Amino acid sequence: MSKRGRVQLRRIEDKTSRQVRFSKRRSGLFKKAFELAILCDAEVALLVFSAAGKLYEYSSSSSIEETYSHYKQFMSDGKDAYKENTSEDTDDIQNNCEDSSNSNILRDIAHWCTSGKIEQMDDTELDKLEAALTEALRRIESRKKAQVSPTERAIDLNGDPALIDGE
Amino acid sequence: MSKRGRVQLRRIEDKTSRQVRFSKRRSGLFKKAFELAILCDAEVALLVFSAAGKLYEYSSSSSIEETYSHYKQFMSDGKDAYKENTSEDTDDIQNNCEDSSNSNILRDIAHWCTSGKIEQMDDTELDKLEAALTEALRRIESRKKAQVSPTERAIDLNGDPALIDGE
DNA sequence: AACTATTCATAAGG
DNA sequence: TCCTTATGAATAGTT
Repeated sequence: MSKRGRVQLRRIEDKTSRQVRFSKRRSGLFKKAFELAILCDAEVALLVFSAAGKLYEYSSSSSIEETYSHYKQFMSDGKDAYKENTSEDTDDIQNNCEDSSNSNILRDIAHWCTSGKIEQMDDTELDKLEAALTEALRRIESRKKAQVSPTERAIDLNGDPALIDGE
Repeated sequence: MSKRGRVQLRRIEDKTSRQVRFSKRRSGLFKKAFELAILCDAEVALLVFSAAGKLYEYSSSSSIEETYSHYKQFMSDGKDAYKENTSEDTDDIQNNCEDSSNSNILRDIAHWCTSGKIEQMDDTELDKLEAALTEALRRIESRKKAQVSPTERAIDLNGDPALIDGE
């Protein structure tokens, strides 16, 4: 009876263990994907290749191809692919990034940040990114603060990181 | 204090409940997908559209497109899903694009955030950007937290651990 | 493959 | 939306 449950997030070196865990976790993953599609009325497509190259797939719609087409179209429409942030999910469908050149970088940032790439970065890059994002948020907060009330506006255009309160 | 946990597998009718469960389960699903990719050295691609049409994605390789290509090729080779492919290591293309694309987006974010563009955005875009950046930071924090195992920390630190969590 | 001890995910509720 | 907690699920290690 030793340590059960807890696991290091690192490639399992022992081939047999890896295969066994792959089977178990793959089952769990596909089950969860199925449940999400049913319970929440979502469109889900899942592709998994084992380390040995075996393919497993699930699609809640008629096919993987269909969901992939949906994805491609979504991307080419220039819609954002980041998480819900405002009250209704529905709100965000409408606002496309229309105007300035800001829209492209905005979309790229949003898309990149939610595509699993953060999880693939090394520690050095991660630190740099964190610093960049923190700086950007500080600027945003400064700007917002500056326009909140006319009487308080001159306070701080330069510093005060402030907080990121949600609502 | 009613029954917790237990759930029936059918579409949740209440819209608010459905959204809340979607958020939670989506987080869990993406986390599991990520863990499977890391632990078992699998190639995973996951696409999810919410009922409202919002897109969420994860791919363990450099892109969804790459895994989809892999899938198409697999299919056109006449292999059925679930069929074994004896070669042990299927990953190949995946590592070259990654570093460069990470560097590029990092550079773009850093440059853009400090070039006065934030001051030119309208309020709507500003809100969206803030949400995206906050989400990205949250992911970074999740990843950092996940790297340190509270009870046993000797083994890993190999670059990739984390979760896909979001909210 | 089946069995538990553990950890994890998450439904409700605040 | 964010937190907390009770409970069901998932699963790592063993047999």
